[in-house]
Amino acid sequence: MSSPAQRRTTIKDVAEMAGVGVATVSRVLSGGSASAETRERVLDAATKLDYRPSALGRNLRQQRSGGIALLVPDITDNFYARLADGVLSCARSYREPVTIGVTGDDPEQEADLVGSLLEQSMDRVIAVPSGDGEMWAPALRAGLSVVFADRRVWRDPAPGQQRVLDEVPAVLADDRAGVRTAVEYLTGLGHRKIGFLARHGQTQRTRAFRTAMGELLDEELVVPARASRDSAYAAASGLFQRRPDITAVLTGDNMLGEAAVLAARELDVRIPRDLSLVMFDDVPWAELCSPPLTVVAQPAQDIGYRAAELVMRQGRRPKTVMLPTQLIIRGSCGPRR
Amino acid sequence: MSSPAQRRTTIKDVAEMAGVGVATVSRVLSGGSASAETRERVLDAATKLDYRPSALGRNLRQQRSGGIALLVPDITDNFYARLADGVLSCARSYREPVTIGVTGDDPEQEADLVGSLLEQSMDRVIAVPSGDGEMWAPALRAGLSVVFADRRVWRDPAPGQQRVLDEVPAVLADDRAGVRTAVEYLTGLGHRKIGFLARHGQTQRTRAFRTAMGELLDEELVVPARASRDSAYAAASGLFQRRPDITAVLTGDNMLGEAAVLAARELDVRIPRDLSLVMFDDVPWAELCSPPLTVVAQPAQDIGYRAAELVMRQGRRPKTVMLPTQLIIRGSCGPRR
DNA sequence: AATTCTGATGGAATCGTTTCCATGAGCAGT
DNA sequence: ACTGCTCATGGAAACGATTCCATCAGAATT
Repeated sequence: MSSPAQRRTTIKDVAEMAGVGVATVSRVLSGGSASAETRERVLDAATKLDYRPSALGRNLRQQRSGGIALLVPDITDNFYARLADGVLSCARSYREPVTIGVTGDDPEQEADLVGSLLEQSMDRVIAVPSGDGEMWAPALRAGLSVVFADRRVWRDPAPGQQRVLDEVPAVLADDRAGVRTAVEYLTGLGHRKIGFLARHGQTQRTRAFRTAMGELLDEELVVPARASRDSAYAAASGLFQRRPDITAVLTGDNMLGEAAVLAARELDVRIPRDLSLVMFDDVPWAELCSPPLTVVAQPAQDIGYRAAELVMRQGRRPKTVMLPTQLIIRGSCGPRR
Repeated sequence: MSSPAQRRTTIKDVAEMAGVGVATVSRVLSGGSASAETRERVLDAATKLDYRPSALGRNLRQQRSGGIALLVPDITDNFYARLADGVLSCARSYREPVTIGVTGDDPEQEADLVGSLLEQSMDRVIAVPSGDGEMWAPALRAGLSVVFADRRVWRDPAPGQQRVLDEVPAVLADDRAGVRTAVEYLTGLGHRKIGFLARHGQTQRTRAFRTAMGELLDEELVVPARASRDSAYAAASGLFQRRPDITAVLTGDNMLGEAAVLAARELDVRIPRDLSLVMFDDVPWAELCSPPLTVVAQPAQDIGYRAAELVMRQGRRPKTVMLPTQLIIRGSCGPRR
């Protein structure tokens, strides 16, 4: 039924054909020293046999499987998909495979995934963290090198752990500046009652919003949502009904933006006439909406790419990389009526 | 600098602690036969030492690394992201890691990726194939079990290879029915001059369109595009300018749908007044468009899930699985003016 | 000429698991 | 009591690479 399952050609075959020892073959192939003549004979035999070193053997010996693991909350979210694409594209240039896991923004699932990563002896992880310090500290101690992307862990009860987590490099979009720019743009248009829809875990953005609003802040206009479409819609719809006096809203991500557009349409709130909308993250459909959505664009692909670069350069661990956001003005904001 | 790098606990440690041989530990842990008393002692030691078998050792021994590889053209495309999500969710229940590669719809990159898969001794692949039979036959001969998703390979010059490729299971959306339903819907509204925007590689859908149109078919209204945003836009814009007499258009995927919406807006073609639009694939933003887009929905997540199920059940290889599509009528189609 | 040094080379150990095989104990059937 | 049978069990081989270490030849130094 199945194929005759031809035996793989191993390093031994190459050694035999070239008339040298396996050690020499290994050295030649991994750039060690060898005489020109030997090198040629080995290379010749290798190509002739179409030899490809088995990653399995290498991995076992080196006690670590190559490759990069990537943990994202939701791969169907365009932002994380672009982030993943960035990781993939950098990893490709290193010829490293990428294993992807989705956490659903759930610390428990995340812990579970990290566990199976360790089982696989993966030692390079890029994560959009959902869990807190308590969850990541053991992983670090287990020897894997982690880079955070898009978020970093914030809550951290035990004092000893803070240090180890500060050592974790992170690649972030400049949330603070992004939020500030958006808020300033809206206040510049005359808006005073500005809502903020944020997902749990978007601590940085929420904090930045509070700061940027200053004395205009109305705590009742800051509504949290869980990481699901339903929860996002409920948050948006609830806010619009509870406080029909708001004239502008900023959403912490594109799912909440989608929810806001839908809820506004449902409640017959016109954008931008009745409500100005700024959404975090410039997804392709932002331009297709009518009106096209004004957004705070994040370099999602770059975030992924840079994170992958960082996780590959194990040696020197640079500080956090902060990438700029950009306010892209389209048609979803108008002056306060 | 880095952690003290504590040695991993191995099966040997467990054997020692339980006072048995390593073979016995292995048997107990993988469900072999053992006396009740021994089993308990081993299990006890294993939990006490927090032992997790190293996937590396196992993989080398079994000559295959576990896990599933997934090859998609573009992970930022919502359709493939949902497909990937389905694979991920099935794989999780088997506790199998998933390695993702993007092919960019380029046979060369695809071949490259398959090569590195073999290097990793991956033997389970789910692929949205870009290359033809010549490219996949060697991979099959090398012993990996492949499941195609969304597409299957069609062109196949050598007669001997046809058979082996027919043996590859595939999980597909019912393109033919989907296209037929859409075309019937449009003709039912009175449309006669219907355009079709398709990407290269969407052979099945193109063929189905030709069949469904019957004698209404105008070959000039069938325009191919390459797999890029620019090419998609050029195709849509070109069609609309060249043939202002068309009253309806069907797009072969969501990127072309996006391009059609944009091009129509740019050329001041109103939807649905001047042009009715049906798009393949129900992406979330289809509902956000105005008017909301009428679409042929595909069960992307299911396709991925089923493909993963198939690739896990190595034994019996079922025939092709065909999943239904569904026409979701929203607001982008109107009667012919 | 004797010595030291350098660089190439191959044998063998090693990584952690699974699995083959031999051993021995216990038990039932004759 | 002897044979045959079924189990549980542990030792050891195997997987395929890397790398330590010893060896050896030839060149350079004394």
